[in-house]
Amino acid sequence: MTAKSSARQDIHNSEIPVLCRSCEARHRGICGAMTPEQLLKLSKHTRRTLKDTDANLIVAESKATQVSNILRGVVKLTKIMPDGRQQIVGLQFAPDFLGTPFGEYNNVDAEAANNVQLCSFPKAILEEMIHESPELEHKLHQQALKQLDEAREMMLTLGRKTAAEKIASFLYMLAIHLDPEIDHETEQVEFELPLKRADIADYLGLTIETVSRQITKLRKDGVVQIENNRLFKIPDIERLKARGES
Amino acid sequence: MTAKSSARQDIHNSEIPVLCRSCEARHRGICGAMTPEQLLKLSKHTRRTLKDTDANLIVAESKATQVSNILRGVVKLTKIMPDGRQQIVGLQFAPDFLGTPFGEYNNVDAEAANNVQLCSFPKAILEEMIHESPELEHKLHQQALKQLDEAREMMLTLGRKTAAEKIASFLYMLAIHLDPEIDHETEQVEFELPLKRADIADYLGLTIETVSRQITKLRKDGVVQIENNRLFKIPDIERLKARGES
DNA sequence: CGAAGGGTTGATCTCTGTCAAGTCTAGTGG
DNA sequence: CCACTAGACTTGACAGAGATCAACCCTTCG
Repeated sequence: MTAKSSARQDIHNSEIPVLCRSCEARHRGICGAMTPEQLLKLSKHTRRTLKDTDANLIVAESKATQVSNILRGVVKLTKIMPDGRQQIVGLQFAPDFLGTPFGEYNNVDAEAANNVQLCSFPKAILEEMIHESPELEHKLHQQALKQLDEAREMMLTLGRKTAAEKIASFLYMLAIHLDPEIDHETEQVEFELPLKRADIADYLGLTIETVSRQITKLRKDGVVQIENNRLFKIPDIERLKARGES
Repeated sequence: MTAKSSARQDIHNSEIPVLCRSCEARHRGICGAMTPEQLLKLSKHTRRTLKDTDANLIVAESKATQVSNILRGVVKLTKIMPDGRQQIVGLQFAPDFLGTPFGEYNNVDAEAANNVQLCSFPKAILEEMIHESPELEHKLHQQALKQLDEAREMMLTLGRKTAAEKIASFLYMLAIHLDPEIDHETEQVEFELPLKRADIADYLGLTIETVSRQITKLRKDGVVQIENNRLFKIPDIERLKARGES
């Protein structure tokens, strides 16, 4: 189906560009705040791209010209010190918005934690559309507030939790985000770890050795089961949650 | 001058409510995004209050009904774990906005770090006004983004810096925020510490003993001079900055 | 097969937390 | 006016959580 054919019909859903139809960003992301006309306009400037693990998506201090929706995968936002010490300051999951909506320069680096699919478009288009519909700014504002919340929760974790608690609450957070069918609390939760040990260390303010040791401890205590180093099964999610205190 | 008399005139500045005239929140805070009519409307619902050190301003999990501008002083935003471990997740300086603009419940505690003056009003009024003028939401959005930035900078500090670096970058941040005349880099910077040692510890993820020792070290190294435990003089701000790495 | 990347495990060290005692100041009451 | 107390802060001795250093395993890939 082409843009032309969808433009011809005026029935509710069909004005929406083909590519956007089944896109998560339209349901839970910022595109939900756009009119069909805006989506159509936007879709003329979007480009879908695939990025491999550790690919650079945004470079801090660079001029911010492109913004994106994350369609698949996990993106790490990082800060780095002159001597190389690194801290992951945010993890973003599909269908989050990725970019610096206002402000000229990016203030964090962003790279793909695993394989990532993006839907990118020029920042100028976004700003134009915000001007037209305040609802879009509201959506971005909401996401900023959510991220602020997460950042503050993370500050508690970084400042006050033990290594064991950090790992447990991190895995709990991942389980909530990544297991698609986690409504029925009773059932076993399972997910594939999108980060390598070094990333987890950079996220939790630890070393890879400490991360490894604490995960081993959780495994030996039966709180998690691990296959292939990356597939995590959690028989009792509440037990994992309890290990993270808070 | 009464509201009546100010309503009569239509010359530029005089429509602005008396109380707001010299208020910082109008210049650097969110009130700058309001029309004189909005200010007038808002001023009918505002209440100025003074709060002593450690007074509770916002209780987490409580329903958010009031929001405020901070007119004077410093506010700590804190998170606390069931066992009492505490982390300050944000410091807010006049004329910052304080409150949960959307979302029904507060998700942090807020208390006065020193003596604080607030200008408070019902959240409902704010929401009404946001509805009328998108510019106001933009202002709130901007502040959220700024706080997100600060939170992420703080995550790097908490996760990766040593105690010595934490203290130095904290003092540097305070100097930037609190010394009114810090344009001429060459001159001596000086400020009164708004936090007690216990607060600094809760902010930096340390203990009061470590905080004390590191401050003593900075004093012995001549990086800072201290009078009365609270008045800090910094002969060479760049030297302090360098101690915080980053 | 060899090399490289990711992960684990052990031995040791060190930074920061813990425990404890002591100083200094401001405020209170006799 | 001075002793007494409480809170904020400092300092010292010691201990422990997590970092560092080093060796090793496992899988993948050319």
